[in-house]
Amino acid sequence: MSQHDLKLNDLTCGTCPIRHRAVCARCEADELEQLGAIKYYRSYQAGQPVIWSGDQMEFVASVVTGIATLTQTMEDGRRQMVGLLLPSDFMGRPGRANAAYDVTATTDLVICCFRKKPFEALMASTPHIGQRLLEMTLDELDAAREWMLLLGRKTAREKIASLLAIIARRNASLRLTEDGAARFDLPLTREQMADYLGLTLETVSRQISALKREGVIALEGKRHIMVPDLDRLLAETGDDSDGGMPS
Amino acid sequence: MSQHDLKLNDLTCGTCPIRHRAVCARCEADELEQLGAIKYYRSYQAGQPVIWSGDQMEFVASVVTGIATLTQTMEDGRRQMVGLLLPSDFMGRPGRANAAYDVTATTDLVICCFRKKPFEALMASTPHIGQRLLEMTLDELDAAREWMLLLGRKTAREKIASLLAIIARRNASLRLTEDGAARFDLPLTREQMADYLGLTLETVSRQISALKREGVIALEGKRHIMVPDLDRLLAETGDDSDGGMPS
DNA sequence: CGTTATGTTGAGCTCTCTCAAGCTTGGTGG
DNA sequence: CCACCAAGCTTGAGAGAGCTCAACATAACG
Repeated sequence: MSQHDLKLNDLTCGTCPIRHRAVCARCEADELEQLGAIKYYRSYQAGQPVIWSGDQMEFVASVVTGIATLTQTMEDGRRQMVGLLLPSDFMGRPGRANAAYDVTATTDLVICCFRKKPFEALMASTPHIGQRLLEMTLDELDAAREWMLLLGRKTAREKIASLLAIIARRNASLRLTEDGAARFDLPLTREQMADYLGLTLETVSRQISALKREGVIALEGKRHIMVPDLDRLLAETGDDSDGGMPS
Repeated sequence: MSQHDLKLNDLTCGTCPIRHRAVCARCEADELEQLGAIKYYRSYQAGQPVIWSGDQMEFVASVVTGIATLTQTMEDGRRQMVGLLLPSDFMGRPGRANAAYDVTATTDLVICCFRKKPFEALMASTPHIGQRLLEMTLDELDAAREWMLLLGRKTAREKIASLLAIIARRNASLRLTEDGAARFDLPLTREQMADYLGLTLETVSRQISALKREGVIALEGKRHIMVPDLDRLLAETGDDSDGGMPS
């Protein structure tokens, strides 16, 4: 624990791994200093809750390392993941007192918190923060809409392939070997994948087995995926083959 | 047509029905004047396309009157609605050259367009616009996430009930009669409802018939809905009975 | 009137869910 | 060191919700 705290205390904006992608990306040195005055780090172990829906939130935060999930739960227990927070993603909403979703650390997690009131004040006085937050929120909205297409119209197999493709695409530990193969770790359990995709965990398991049986992917252990041919995986997602033309 | 243009030309910010809810809500008189210099109105008839995904967009816009839909289409024709634009909602994204979704007018539609380049410049110089846009985008993100729960986890019956409840809640022409009954027009065809809910149009039709048969709703024509007991409808949505506590 | 767009209803099928059993892996305590 | 246990995962069998295909109904419109 003391060792852990030590690591937290080593963090500074100067060495921060998300310095240029997070909500503070556009900030100048003086603005960063103002942010620094209201920030503090927190860490959570894999599996721990960060906040429950309805709880009062006294902070907003950026994910520094690790992965967290946003989930909604219905009265009878049905659950749907509505967000996946990766390093540099923002959690919480300025101007809102209570959390709207359950937030859970799915891996060990470090977040950079800003006390909400002073953060809101800073947003009003330094446009760079609000500008960046708008940009990030628009990106999230686009991601949510792509996800809606997945939830509403894709088959179980397409859903699995899409999720694997998303993780492969934005996983930092992804390594492309010489021949176009990719390897990565799944950061989610089968149940979490099911909550993400609007499926049951059994269907997730069966579809993964099917993709494995057909050679689209290979498993090394339960959580490590090897994709021999990324194009073949992408062909299973149901998405356009040409990923949209550059603007 | 000339009569139509006449009506468009009558529009001014001073009499604009969405003046206090749209992206210009927070603007002062001088800011409004700057916006006014780069704005122009357009109108579309029900059913007409406003823009196709991938098209270059030379403007962003606010919906003034009428309803438009945002939809995504897969190669094989499967479609999913990802947004429903009501008066005051914003379309387009500053900083993006091409449209990401198909936009279609589902009723007669009037939008207030801002030329994109000057709008982006204005956003940089007048914080009020960006602030309001951030607020609206965060609201849309919340709506998208609630919609994800619907798409991923609700039954066909719950989906229909939820859609009716949403329309009932925010339809301006909603009238509550003395005894708690509500009446409103459906702005969508059965097929559009299906695209919204991730269902087929046949399933939509069947579920509406079922709700009618059981007295949860009554139809007056195909498009006019009467809800004798709103609470009964809400109970069918699967959502929390208490609509969340005020913060 | 025919024509077209929209909506309803039926019959059968399929994909995904539910329920259930069993497997693997890692950790814990005797 | 082994036995046990729990969490995560896989697989099977049967059921059911929603889809597909098809026929028909209704209404608006030329």
